[in-house]
Amino acid sequence: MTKVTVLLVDDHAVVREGYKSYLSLSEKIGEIYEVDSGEMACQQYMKQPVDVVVMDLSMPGMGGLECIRRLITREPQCKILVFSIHNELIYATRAIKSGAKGYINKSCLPEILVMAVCSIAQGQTYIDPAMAQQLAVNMITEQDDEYKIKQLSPREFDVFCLLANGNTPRDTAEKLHLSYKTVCNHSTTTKEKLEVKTIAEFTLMAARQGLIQSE
Amino acid sequence: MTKVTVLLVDDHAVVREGYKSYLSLSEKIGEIYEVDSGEMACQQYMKQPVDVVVMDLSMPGMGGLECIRRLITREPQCKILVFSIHNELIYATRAIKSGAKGYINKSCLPEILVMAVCSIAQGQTYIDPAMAQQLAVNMITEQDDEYKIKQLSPREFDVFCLLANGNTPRDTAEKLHLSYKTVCNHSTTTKEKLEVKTIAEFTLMAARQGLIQSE
DNA sequence: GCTTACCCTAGGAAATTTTCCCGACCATCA
DNA sequence: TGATGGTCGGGAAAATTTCCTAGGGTAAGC
Repeated sequence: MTKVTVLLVDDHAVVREGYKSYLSLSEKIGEIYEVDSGEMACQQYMKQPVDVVVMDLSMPGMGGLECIRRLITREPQCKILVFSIHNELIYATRAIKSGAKGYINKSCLPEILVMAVCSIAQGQTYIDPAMAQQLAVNMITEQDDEYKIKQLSPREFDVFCLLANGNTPRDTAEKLHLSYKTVCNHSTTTKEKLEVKTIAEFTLMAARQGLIQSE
Repeated sequence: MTKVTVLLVDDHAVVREGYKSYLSLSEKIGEIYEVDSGEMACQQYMKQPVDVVVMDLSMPGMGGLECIRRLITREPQCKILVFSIHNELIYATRAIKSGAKGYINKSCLPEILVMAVCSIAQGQTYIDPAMAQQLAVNMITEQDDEYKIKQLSPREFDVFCLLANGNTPRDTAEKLHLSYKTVCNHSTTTKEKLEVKTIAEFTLMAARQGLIQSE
């Protein structure tokens, strides 16, 4: 059996250094390449495909999620293991939806990292067990939010975004060149579709879906 | 000149591994201790004080900020360098307010880490230069938010939190065992104090200050 | 070409919420 | 013992929001 080749993608050199220490503990791991951005990851993978791409999510530039999507689109056989500091479900959910084959937390033991890499190299998947369980539960509401927002008409969505970002209905009407009453009506139908009672809940949902402008 | 002793605090072993590789590049660095939590950091420092504590912010349990506060309270001469993956200002702001002597990003070069550690060991401070500049600007509005929220009376704060988390005024009144009118009145005075017009803005401010429950 | 459906728009009336002003109670503090 | 500030709520007025209605546009299907 040939050794597993790996491409490390993380913008923090210090962290890549740690990865390498871990991976080099196993004789199953072969050549290790490394890059510091999503853009470089795509280029490097084209030039020199590897068995498993080990990737951090939060990177400047295109970011981990976008990078996963691009890699998967261009190279569908590409196997990506996300190695993230976040144990919030939202990150795992998005990574997997984007096409990652595995998700583990940086607090894992060296053996886990090696095992996950090897599993994925063989075409299996590996999700942090504790997270997998939570995922099953929260996936429902998460997808639910996303699904509900997709049910909004374009205009309702406009109104939703502006209200969620703290605009008054009057400001919103002005910005969209609408009557104040129209905004109120859209707001009402939007509340129904999203099954919420307050505009503060618009903000909460929008925040979870990354629709908040500032900060 | 004696070598600088260091205590590494990070819940991710893989990252500590990276720190050590970096620090061991310099002959100025002496003994390196490591722990994986804020709780352990306090204990370890009491037992064996070091010149510089290098700390991650996001850790389970008490977390980095709380750990900084405790260390500084008990051992005012303690010098802490925050080594964080976040380059958002809010983290640096909080760390410094809590008593950290330095803040650098994990994407820095090995030399920068070593330099920061050595500077701080000598009683100086070291803030990532790009961040220091931004800090000066954004400190104003950031502090402003925090300052404004502190102006709220206890009851106003209760109302603020519940409304920000998506409760209707009626629900809020029920949960706090208050009259609906009282909640409205608190809401109004709170809007004045926070200088906002909508409850969605409560949510935005609360989110920035980490006062949102769910997710 | 007609029906159906859905969206966008907005007005009027009614319901509801929110503001504003008020008074009362209670604690703290000078 | 006043003064201050927080808490709590009522009443009236203002504002917002809902609900209903309705015209116009567009797209799909028969």
